[in-house]
Amino acid sequence: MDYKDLANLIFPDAKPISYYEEKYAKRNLKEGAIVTRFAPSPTGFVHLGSLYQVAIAKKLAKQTDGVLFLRIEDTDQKREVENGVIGIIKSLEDFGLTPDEGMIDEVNEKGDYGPYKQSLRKDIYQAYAKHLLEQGKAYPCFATTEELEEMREKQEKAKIRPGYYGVWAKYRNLSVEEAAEKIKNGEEYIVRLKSPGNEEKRIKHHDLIKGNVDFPENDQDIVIIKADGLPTYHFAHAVDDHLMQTTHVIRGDEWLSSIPIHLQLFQMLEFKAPKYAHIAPIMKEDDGGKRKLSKRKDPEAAVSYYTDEGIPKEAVIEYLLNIANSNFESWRKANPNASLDDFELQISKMSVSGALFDIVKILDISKTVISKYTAEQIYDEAMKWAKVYDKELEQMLENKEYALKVFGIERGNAKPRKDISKWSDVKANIIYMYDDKFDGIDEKYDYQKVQDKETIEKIVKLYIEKYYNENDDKQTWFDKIKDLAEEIGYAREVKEWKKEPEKWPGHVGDVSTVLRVALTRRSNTPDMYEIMQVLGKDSIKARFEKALKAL
RNA sequence: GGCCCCUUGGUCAAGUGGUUAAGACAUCGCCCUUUCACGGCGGAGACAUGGGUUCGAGUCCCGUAGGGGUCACCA
Repeated sequence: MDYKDLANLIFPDAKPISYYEEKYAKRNLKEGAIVTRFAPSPTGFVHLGSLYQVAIAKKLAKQTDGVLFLRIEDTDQKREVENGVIGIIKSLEDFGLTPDEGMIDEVNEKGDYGPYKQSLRKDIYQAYAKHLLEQGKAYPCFATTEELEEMREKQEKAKIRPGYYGVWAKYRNLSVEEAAEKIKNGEEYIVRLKSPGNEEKRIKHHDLIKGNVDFPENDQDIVIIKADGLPTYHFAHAVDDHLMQTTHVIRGDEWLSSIPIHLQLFQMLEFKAPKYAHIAPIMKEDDGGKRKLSKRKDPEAAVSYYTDEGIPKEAVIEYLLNIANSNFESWRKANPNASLDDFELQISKMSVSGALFDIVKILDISKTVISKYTAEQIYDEAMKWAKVYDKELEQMLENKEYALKVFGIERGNAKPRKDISKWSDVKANIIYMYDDKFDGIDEKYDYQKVQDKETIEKIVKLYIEKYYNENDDKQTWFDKIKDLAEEIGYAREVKEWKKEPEKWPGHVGDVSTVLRVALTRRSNTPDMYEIMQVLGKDSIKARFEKALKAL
């Protein structure tokens, strides 16, 4: 009896690997095209860090006319979540990062290198495991969980390196006959790699981001096929990325320390190893220290947070590119209106250590992004968001013609307003432009500098009775407020007042603030002339009367 | 604990042995402005630490401290 017989006993039905090697055609891509992947577990949850990876992967694939595919790593059936795949695909779509091939919903996929769901590739992994068994590069291990635990305790007590290696690899040197005997007796087993590594020797690795690193060789006999017949991550990674012809593995740097295992696996399978880029995680400040953004503790770790808040996807991606390549910033400055697709990402410029997540910065980017939108775009996006998250806002926006006027205030000019950083800001920003909402809210009027009722009353009354004319153009309107200021003994010009402030009780700015507050109950609004144009005569009069009554 | 990686203003960061150590966000001040926002100008603010190497160190080497990652039949 030899290795071949043992392999046949373990995986009697597995096909020879030549079947798979021939089944998948070589990808027809131009020189230098990057084939990469996003390979999540189907938990439905997409972490900001994952989005970061995908954004980078997608960009690199696109830049090189390569391919990004989505592979679902569902080899841990305990972690299975219902509709997890859909959740991931939906999130990617929300951010404009739909992969070129791979799963497209829970069961369907596109692309010629599938299945793209690992649980459906069981026979493939077993074929390659069999191939290793045939060569004596892998072996069945009969150690029970208890046995392994006991071993670990012993190792820890003796302060030696824990694990299944060297003399501790109890079943490594079992004869083929002994192993076959146990299998025939129905003993449970898993398949381990017979590691040729030596802890004393070093293995060199050049990482696209981390640079040159070296590690001790792997000498652990890692599990490649689990008791349920499915592969471990390591084994699946080697087999899949070989067959799917991945050229670049872009993943979180928590994987960096698995490099010795992965390189060894590729070598033993006689596969060409892909290039690796290990991305530093996005961190969060915590008690003065840093830690990874946490799914449990930080709402902003979930990409759904950004859709919920109404932060536009371009803003999120732009922020991530900002972290990824520091030259992005100067590129953006030079090309303020260019599409993100035009930015060339350089993986070698990525930071080696993790950046602290900065919500203030992302909102700043978002503000700028939104400021470039047209009123129509703002309307569409705000409406889309409102339909899901804010019924009241949706109802406010139903009158599209009016809403467009409101969003059009001070928009489209050279220095657009930057007052909306997310769709969830919209309501608070425009609510005073809606008469029914304005009447419904029982807030106080705060007239800022002018506080005595008589003056306020005088300003408002004079304005409605004498100065206001809905047909005035902006200059006339403006001059009339100056006239009003003069009439009540205030300075016409702020500059003059500043020169001799003791000469007047206040200036035209104070007067218009009174009007502004009477009109909107706010001291900070966009251009008052435009607001008045949108509100219209009736509303303006009603508002001034209401303000007078409230005095 | 072993192994691996990292450390420049509050934050993101440029930096490849000689720089007045960029820039952005945040912050403060001034200007513009009838408010706010925008914009413009300016201020404050950093090479973790101790040794080396060198004419010269943020940059190279060693140590220390701090931070992060990883050590599963999870990915």
